[in-house]
Amino acid sequence: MGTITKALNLLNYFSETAPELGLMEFKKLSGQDKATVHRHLTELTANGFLEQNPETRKYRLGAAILRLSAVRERTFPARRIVAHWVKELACQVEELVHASLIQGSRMSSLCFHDGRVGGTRVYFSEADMLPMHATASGLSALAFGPPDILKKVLARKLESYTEYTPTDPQALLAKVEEARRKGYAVSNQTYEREVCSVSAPFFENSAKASGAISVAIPATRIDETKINEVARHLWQISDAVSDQLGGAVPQEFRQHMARVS
Amino acid sequence: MGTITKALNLLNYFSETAPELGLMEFKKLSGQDKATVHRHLTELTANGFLEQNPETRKYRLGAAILRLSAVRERTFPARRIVAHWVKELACQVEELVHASLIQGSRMSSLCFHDGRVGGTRVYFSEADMLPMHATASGLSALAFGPPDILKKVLARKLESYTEYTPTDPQALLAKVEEARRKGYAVSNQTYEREVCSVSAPFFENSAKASGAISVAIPATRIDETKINEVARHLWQISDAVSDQLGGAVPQEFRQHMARVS
DNA sequence: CGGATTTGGTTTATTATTTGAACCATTGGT
DNA sequence: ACCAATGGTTCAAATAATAAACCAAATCCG
Repeated sequence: MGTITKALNLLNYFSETAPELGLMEFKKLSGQDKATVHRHLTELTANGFLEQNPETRKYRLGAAILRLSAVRERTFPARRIVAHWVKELACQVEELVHASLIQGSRMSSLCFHDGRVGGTRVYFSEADMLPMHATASGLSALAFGPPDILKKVLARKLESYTEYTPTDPQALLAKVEEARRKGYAVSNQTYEREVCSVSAPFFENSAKASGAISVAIPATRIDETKINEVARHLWQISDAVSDQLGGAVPQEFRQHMARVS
Repeated sequence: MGTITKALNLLNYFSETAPELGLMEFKKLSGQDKATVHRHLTELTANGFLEQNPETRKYRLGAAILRLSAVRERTFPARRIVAHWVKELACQVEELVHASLIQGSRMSSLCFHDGRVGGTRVYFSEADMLPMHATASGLSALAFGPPDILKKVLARKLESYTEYTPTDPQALLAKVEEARRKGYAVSNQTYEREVCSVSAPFFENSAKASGAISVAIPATRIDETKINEVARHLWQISDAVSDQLGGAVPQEFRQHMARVS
């Protein structure tokens, strides 16, 4: 692993629940030497990617990121495009819909919209990363994304979030296979209790998925009919999103869609 | 300069007018070896900070930045806070107002708002970086920010944007001194022709400015009275912003404000 | 209190990674 | 068919990253 990767990985430890981290926390999280981490932190700080709270001496994400994010959105408005379809779908199915991108061996949220007006709602944080093996988005990514990701995920220990989380590699593989066969992935309370998700991948430029769109539904509201309905919607959206991002749903995937319509 | 800095600097070459860059462009811009640049680019790509257009092989900013930006805004909403005041000021003075942060030896835009309803408007791009010596924001930063920045800026050649740009170190120093004395900075068509800006710094935690707020006005609409009026508004906003960002306007700066009110 | 622990930070020789000149492959132009 | 330009790769040489030991300050705790 190169120096740049090590340094950039430090940034990934930030999340909505961990907005400020100290030197020792980084050391523990990354497993690297204190001096190394410190050098990386100071260099990231010098470039505006981090800021240091002068009182606590903890580090938080810096302002340089804001500008880069603005440039990216202005010149390649993937988020805006996806957000439009996510919102449309959310209003159609009246549930929480979110889009995520494959990033390393986790899913990074791109946007979300809650189409639910009343009753039970699913919580969702745009700022946290999702594990592959425990979420529908992740299963879509594993099933239709670059194959080396599946290897990477299987190589590590599968963390358990609920009693339904597939922690056995065989069980995970079975789920991935099922997603490939059906053309959509389902996760039933594998990440958060009472939450069931249905997901389909989208394609940016290669024949391998670059992200996924998911519908998260309280487990009480879900059944086979609903899943099928949602899956059909997801395919439509997946097609539209892939197209607008300059990609296309690959032929092999299109067969799934054909079977239903 | 460390490897991390070199790599992160590559990201700074992106702007609204240069959203995709090729290997050779990076090489020219950074002055580094092609192999080095290439290694950095691939490592940044592997971490999601860049994406490569598979057709043109050019690089663009990646999606990892979006998540980080979301985390930062959710947990430390500086932009949102500043944006509120920028908007308020823009509506009060009915001109274009923008806030920028010191980043290295340039100013990085944080947000802007155009309070102008009709007539001539000033163009502003949130995604580009501003030079220190040719903008009012920059002068504020040089006058009230960390002193080493002034040294850095003076060490390099001062690029000329219009015939009014101070390209002579002495001329620049005089302008900085003037800003220190008055408590606000004025740039009269030094960056863009026909555009005159007035600016005041804000303070995040140290006694040194971390950014500045500027009002950009078409040169035809400006005179001494207007400048004074705008400056008074700027001081108020600067005070509010500094406070809400957890900082405070230092005592020495407060004297400027006292002289008028 | 006072000693022990934790944290942030620095220094150093050792080590390993980064570097850059030269090289190859592909594309586009003439 | 040639040349120029671009993206990308290789490998010895040089530089920069590393990790153990060390320091200072803050905090914990009996």
